[in-house]
Amino acid sequence: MGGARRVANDPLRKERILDAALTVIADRGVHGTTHRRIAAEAEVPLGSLTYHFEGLDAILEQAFQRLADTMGDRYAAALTEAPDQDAACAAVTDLICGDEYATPREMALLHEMYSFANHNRTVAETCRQWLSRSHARLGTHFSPRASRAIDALIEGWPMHQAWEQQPLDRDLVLTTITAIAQRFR
Amino acid sequence: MGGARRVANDPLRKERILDAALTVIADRGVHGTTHRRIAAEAEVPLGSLTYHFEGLDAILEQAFQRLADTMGDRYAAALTEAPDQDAACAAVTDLICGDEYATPREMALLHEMYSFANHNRTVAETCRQWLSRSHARLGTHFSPRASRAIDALIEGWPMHQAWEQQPLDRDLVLTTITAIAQRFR
Amino acid sequence: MGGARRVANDPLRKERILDAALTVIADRGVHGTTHRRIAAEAEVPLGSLTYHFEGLDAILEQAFQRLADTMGDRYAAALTEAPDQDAACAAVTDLICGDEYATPREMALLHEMYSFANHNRTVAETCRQWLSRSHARLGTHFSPRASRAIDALIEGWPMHQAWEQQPLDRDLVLTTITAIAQRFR
Amino acid sequence: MGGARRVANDPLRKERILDAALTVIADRGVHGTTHRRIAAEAEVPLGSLTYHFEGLDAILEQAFQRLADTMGDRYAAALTEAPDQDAACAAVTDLICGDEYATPREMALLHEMYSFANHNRTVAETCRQWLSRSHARLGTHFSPRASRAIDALIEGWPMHQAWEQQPLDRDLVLTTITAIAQRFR
DNA sequence: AATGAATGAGATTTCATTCAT
DNA sequence: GATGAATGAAATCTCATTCAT
Repeated sequence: MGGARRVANDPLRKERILDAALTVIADRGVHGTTHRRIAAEAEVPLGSLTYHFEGLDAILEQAFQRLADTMGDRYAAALTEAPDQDAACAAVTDLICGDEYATPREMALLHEMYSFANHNRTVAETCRQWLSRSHARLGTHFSPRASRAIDALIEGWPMHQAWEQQPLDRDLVLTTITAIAQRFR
Repeated sequence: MGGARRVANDPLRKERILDAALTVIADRGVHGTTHRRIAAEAEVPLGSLTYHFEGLDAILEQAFQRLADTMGDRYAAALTEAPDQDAACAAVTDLICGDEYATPREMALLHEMYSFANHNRTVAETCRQWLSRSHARLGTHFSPRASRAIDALIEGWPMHQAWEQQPLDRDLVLTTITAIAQRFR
Repeated sequence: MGGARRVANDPLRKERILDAALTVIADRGVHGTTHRRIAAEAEVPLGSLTYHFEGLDAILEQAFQRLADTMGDRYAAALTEAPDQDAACAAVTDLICGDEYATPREMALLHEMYSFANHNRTVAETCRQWLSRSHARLGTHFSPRASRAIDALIEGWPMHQAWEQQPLDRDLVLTTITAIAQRFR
Repeated sequence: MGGARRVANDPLRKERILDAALTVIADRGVHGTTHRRIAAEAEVPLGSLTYHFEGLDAILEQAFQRLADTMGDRYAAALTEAPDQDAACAAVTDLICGDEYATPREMALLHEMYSFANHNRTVAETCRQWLSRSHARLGTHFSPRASRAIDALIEGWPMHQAWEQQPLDRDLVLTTITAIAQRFR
């Protein structure tokens, strides 16, 4: 597979493995994720996985951490740029509706992360950190109570949408967010 | 006399296996669910699983269907009894906050079902049916747009809450639901 | 290996595996004993080992138990038949010198058992039982103190001999045993 | 001037590795002895082992050689000092009973050496040399036949004792040795 | 001279599934 | 109809050894 790339120092090797792991998880689910499939996807030899990581759990833990970091950064960037609350409402709406936040791949990965977190303390902590980071970011634009309600919508709407046949109605989302922001001003 | 020695034929055996499967899934996740563990949990012989079910996937599919049916019934019952919209708002609030809808065990099972559904058509269909059933039930009390927003909250709030340390603020939930119901009257 | 012997009930399978394990241990040492080699020697499929035994340690434990039982029986039989102390001295001499007690294969296995026992409680207990059984058997012919000294000789002489180039001097052994028996009459 | 940067060249590194190897063998057995565990015990980098030694077998061979040398020196010293046969009998008794000859750690190592020697020519030769060296040393105090019987006791008594719960009876040992010495004067 | 990242071979183990009874 | 002994495929993981640096 990929032929004899005996490189003494491949500093990106770990990252490459984690990205490959996320791809396999998205494609086959945690229950279908194996050392072999990750190694094939990353084009590294099988032994490389156990050299760099304690075990499969360690790979999953770090892969989900990487996912949370990446998505958290994007999320933070979107909200940080908003100058006022109206802009923040629009930004949240984009997060919920837009493909850049909630690609099908990432929605699938989130589902996998949430379900795996119920059986792994480290990933549970990753979830908790990610959610609290999101929450803190909302707090710069919305009241605490509004933030909590909006949190739930950011969580639930894309998830719910993943099973719908038709696209999400952007206007409906924006109106809902705005109504909540004003109700708990 | 023609054979058919139907010895204490344990007509509930299939149900017992499916319930055991849900317990194992809740405890270990789909990725940790095996024939052997289900058989041990159900206290039936190993061969019984492959006798009654095509394979492990079939068990998972029927177990999740059973979960969706059970939760859907409870959900429907809660909303059907509401005489007017105010009562419906209160009922939805109970669904979101109450332990009877969102026990930790069932939240974990929902996460497992959603993530598994991304890799199994039958379970994906089970999810879709369950969500559309919920949606239809909301439609008897709320406008179509309000229903869609409330759907998202029912989905997202308990999920979000599962990672919080503190209990959910019932008043906040009720106020949010009511605000949405009125905004999209 | 040995072609498709799908037998539903092979009651001697466990014994066959244990005998094969002893052969592999004698040939390659505990450190060279693997599932695969045992399976090949026993002509059973690899999965059969883990079906019948918890793990490699369990196989080793039961194999050494089997060794101790077998050798103990032979040992007991040799001493039981002796009518008086002179005959008992001769019997002990035979045990030490004779090939039937101390074949090279069994000496090697004893060494393996003793060294493995230092790292495994179950096998340590097997050693202890075997030695106390031997000791009890000597007690029917010799005084307690004589028994203890003879024990040491039974243990040490064949071991020492295993590294010698020349055969053991039967007369020397008999004279030594007799001298001890009389000294501690 | 001219290279040869012999930076703090750790001339004791090989010895440190061999001592670490013996510790690992005593703790885990030959079957549990690996490069990594030896390196960790010796607190040297992994590559150091394969730099200084041909392979794992070479490490084991030299470690056992070191054990035989160390124990042989102690053994020789004990017997050399004895002025007459009575003193020699006492010295042999000390060897058998005393902790300085037969610490549990060293008994375990001897068992490991004997069992490994059955599968490694170099270690077999080490065993043979050690035994003949011991034998020669006894020959300065005892007749050839007495030496051979005493050899067996030196071998067997501590081994047997390793599995007993109660301490060894020094008087019994001394009386036995003396009786043999006189019988084969 | 010395290191440790890297890897291939193989070890243990798990497990869905088959099938004789 | 029902069982569980049995097995092959594949999973995770260990490790001696190599080799670029």
